[in-house]
Amino acid sequence: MYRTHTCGELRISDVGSQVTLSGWVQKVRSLGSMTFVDLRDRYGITQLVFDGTADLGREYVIQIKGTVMERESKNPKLPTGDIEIKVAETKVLNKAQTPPFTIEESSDGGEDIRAKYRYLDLRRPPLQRALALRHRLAQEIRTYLDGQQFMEIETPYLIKSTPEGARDFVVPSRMNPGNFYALPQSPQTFKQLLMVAGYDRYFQIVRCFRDEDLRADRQPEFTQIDCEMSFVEQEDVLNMFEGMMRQMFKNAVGVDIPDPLPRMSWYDAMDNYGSDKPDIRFDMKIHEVTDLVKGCGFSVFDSAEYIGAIAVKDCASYTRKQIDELTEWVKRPQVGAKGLVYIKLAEDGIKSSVDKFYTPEQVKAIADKAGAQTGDLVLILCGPKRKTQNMLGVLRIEMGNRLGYRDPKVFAPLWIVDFPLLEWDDETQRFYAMHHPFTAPKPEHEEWFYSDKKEDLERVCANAYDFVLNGTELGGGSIRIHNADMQSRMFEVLGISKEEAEYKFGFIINAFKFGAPPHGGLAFGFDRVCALFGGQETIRDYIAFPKNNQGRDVMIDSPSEIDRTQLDELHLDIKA
RNA sequence: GGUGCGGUAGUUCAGUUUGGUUAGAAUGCCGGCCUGUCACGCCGGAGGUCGAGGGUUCGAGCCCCUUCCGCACCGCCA
Repeated sequence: MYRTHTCGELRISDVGSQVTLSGWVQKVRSLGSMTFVDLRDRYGITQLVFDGTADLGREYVIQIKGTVMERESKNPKLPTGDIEIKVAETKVLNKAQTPPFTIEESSDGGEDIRAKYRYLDLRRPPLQRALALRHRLAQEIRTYLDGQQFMEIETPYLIKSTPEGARDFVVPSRMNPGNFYALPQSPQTFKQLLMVAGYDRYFQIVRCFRDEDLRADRQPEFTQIDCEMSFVEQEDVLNMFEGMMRQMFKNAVGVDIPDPLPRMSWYDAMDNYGSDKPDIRFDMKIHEVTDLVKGCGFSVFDSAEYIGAIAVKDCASYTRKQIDELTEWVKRPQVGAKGLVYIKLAEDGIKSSVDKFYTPEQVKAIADKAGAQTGDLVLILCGPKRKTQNMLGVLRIEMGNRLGYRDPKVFAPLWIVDFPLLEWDDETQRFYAMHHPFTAPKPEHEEWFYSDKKEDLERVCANAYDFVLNGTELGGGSIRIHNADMQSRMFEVLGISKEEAEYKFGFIINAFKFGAPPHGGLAFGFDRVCALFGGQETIRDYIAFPKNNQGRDVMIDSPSEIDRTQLDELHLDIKA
C-alpha cells in the first residue's frame, strides 16, 4: 500500500497514529541534526521530520512511514499545521531533476517556461484549484440539467465546412481525395436536428473549434455548455438557465445572485454603457449631451453626430498631466478617439477645456446631464453615434479599473435581450446575422422581416439573449427558426443564393419540412465561466493544456510538419 | 494584417537614456555550519552564444537594419 492518508488530511486528532504517505518533496529545510520536509500532493502539504539529514531533492517522489506527532511550533497557515510526521522509514519512488522553476503556491517562473513544462505547473496549488473549480462547475451543470430532464447527447466532430462566421479548422479525408471535414465551431445545426428528432431537452459539454486569432479569453479549441429545448419561448429558456447559473454560483462559489436576474435591452446597453456586455458592478453611465452643446460655435461638437459624457466620481482633482495622459490614452488606435473634452467640478469652481465656447451655466448644465456632482470629473467624447458610445464604454471600463470598481469577487450577472436580428455592413453592402442565421425574428416583427426595405429589415428584433457577467459575455442564444420557408427567407436576406443555401444547409432546411417543433436554446463559454467564477480574466489557467498566443502548444510543439508519406496518403501538397 | 511592451545566469529581473576595465542582484543549485524550521539562518562556490543574423565603430548587452520568439490589445471571432 502506497499510502494510508493524503497529504492534506491529518489533524491533531490523528496524533499517535502510524501512517504511510506518498507525494512530492516540495522543499527541504535542514537544521543539521534534524531536517524538515514539505510533502505535497493535490490534497495539501504535510511536514515531515527526519533525524539528521535527508538525501532528498525537490520533486522527488517518496513514500514514508512514520508517526503523527503534535508540532512543537505550529503553523497556523497550513490546515495540517498542528502536526508533523516523525519519519521512521523512507523510500524514494522516483528521483527528479531540479525543476526549471519553483513548484510552490506562487512560482518564480514566467508564463513561457511554465507553459513548456505545463505538467510541472499543474502541480501547483493555484492551477489545481482552478481545475477543481472547473470540475465542480461541470458537475453542477450535469446535476442541474439532469434534474430538469435534459439528455447529454454527443454530436460529431468531423463535420462540414460552412464558411459563414469564423474560419473553420479543416481535416483532409484520406478516403475521399480532395475532400475535407471541418471541425465544428459549435454543434448548432446538430442540436436543432435533435429537436426535430424529438429530444426536447438536450445539452452537451462540448469542445468547439475556431481558427481565429487568440486573446487572453479566446482559445482555438474551447468548451461550450451547449443547450437546446423544444416547445419553449424566450421566457422559458431564460428561467431555465438562470436557475442553472444560480445553482452554480451557490454551490461552487457560495454566492447568491439576484432572483430574478436583471434584464436590459440591447439598445439600452449600447446607449447607457456603450457595450453589448455592460459591467454593471458600477454606475458611471453614458449620457448623451448632443442637444446641450450643439450650435454654440465649437466646431468639433457642431459637426458631430453624437456627443456623450461620463461622470467620474471624485476625480475633479485630476491634474493637467493626468488629463493629458487620459487624452493620449483615448487617442491610441485601440480606442480611436480624436480628442477628449473634460469638465472638472472642483470645490472652488468649475473648469473645463471648452470654457471659451460655453457659458458657466451651459457647462454646469452639461455636467448635470452627465449626472456629475461637485468633486467629479466629466469626460466627453464625440463622433458617430455607435462608435462614440463604444469609445465611451471602453473609457468607462478603463476608469472603472483605475478606480478599483471592478472587484473580481463581486458578481453582477444580467441578461441582454431584444437584439437586432440583422446588422448591415457598409463594406460588403449586405446584411449579416447578428447572432446566427438560424435565429428567428420576433413574431411581432415578422412583417418587416419579409419587407424588401432596408429600414424595415434593420429594425427587426430577435428573441435573442446574452448572459453577461462583469463585462464579459458568458453565453447567448435565441429562439430559432423552425419553418423551412422562414429559413429560406433568412438565407435570402443574407444574400445566400438558393443553390448555396441548398449546398451548405440543405439538410436542415429539409429537416424543417418534416415536423420541426418550435425550439430555442443557448450556449455558454465554459472556459470563461470557470475563469470568471475563479475571479480571473484569462481562461488559460482553467484549461489543463492550453495553447499560446499563436495557437501553439509549446509543450508538445504543435502544430508541426508531417511526413511526405502522410501528405501523399491525404492527397495533399504543400505550396512552396 | 496592425499597435504596444518584452527577450541579459536554471529562474525573475537591473544594466540600454549618454557605447569604454572583469556584465550585476535576488532566488534556485552545489559544499560547509546549525535541534523547531515553515520566504529558516549564517559562510563559501559554481553558473552568461546578453534571442539570432548582419552592419556602424578603435571598441556594441547598449546605436542601426533584418529576423525569430513571448505577452497584451485592435482588426477578426455569424
